[in-house]
This record gives sequence, structure tokens and C-alpha cells, in this order.
Amino acid sequence: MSIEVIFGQQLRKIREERKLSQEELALRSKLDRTYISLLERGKRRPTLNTIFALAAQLDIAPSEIVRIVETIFRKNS
Amino acid sequence: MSIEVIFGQQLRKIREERKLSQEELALRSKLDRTYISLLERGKRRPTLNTIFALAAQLDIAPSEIVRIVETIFRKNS
DNA sequence: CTGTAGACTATCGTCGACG
DNA sequence: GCGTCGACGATAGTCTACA
Repeated sequence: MSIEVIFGQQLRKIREERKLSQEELALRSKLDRTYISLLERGKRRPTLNTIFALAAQLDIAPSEIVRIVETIFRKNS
Repeated sequence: MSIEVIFGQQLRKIREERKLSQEELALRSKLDRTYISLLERGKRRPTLNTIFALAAQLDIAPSEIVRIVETIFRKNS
């Protein structure tokens, strides 16, 4: 499984746990709603700055998101 | 200080600790040498996939690099 | 509330060359 | 071994609109 797909799945999971809509997350992180949609479906690869912007609104450390992604990535490869 | 500048400084630090040249790192991570140079000087923002590619050749976890960056980022902001 | 599509701008990342 | 420059193709990220 590719890094961006894993990232997208985890982003969605974390967002839903926070009970935020894509719209809310987009508004708060100053990104576009359709872009959040693309990210969650693994159609885009976020830059480091984008990861920081998202993490800040999800009450999670950027490194923690990356840690989760890398853990899953190692298992599936 | 911006995220990309902090990232660049830490990338350079880690690379030098490994005693790798930009050329070597570029070759191994399948990126361009001039791009490594741009990254280290904070002129580019790496995507998540790029961070994974670099970390893999630096014997460090991607999340660990991000953790270092975010620690410095919090201090300086 | 989310997915998709298309058109668009900005930036990532490559490449060759020079100092 | 590195910084820089210019040109370039690829993709990140925006925006409007519709289902």
C-alpha cells in the first residue's frame, strides 16, 4: 500500500474521531474542502507544511500522524 | 522560523552526521542533487513521500525527523 | 456532508550547465 | 562537493458547480 493511501485513511480516521466534517477541517486548516477529500482518498501527497496545518486542527502532533503511517507502511511492505 | 527552513537545517545536520554528500544522498534516495540543496536551504517544501525517501537513506524514521522539526518549531513560535 | 470534474495557479522536483 | 540559474514537466492545492 502506498504512503499517500495510508495517510489518507488515517487522516479520515482521526478526523472522524474528532467528529469534524471535511468542511470544518478545511475551514480551520485553511485548505480547500475538495482537497481534503482528495487527500483522504489517497489522490494527493501532502507537503510537510500541509501535514502541520492539518495536525494542528486535529489535536495531534504531526510526528504522531507520520509515526502511525510509517508503522502501517512497514507492515504492508 | 518557518517549517521548511527548520526541516532544511535538520536535514543537513543529519546528512552530515552520516558523512554523506548531497550527491550520495540524492543518488540513493532517487532525488536530484540540486533539489537536496534547495531543501537544505529551506527553498522547497518536501511532500510526505519525499520525507520517507530521504529518511530511509539516513537510517532514521520519518516520524523522528518530523518530531525534531516540530519540537524546534514550537520553541521558535 | 462528500465525491467528482474541469480549469486554473502555484509550487514540487528534474535536468544541464557554470563557477 | 556545493550554490545557483533558467527552463521545464509533473503535481500540489484552489475554486465553481453539480449530483
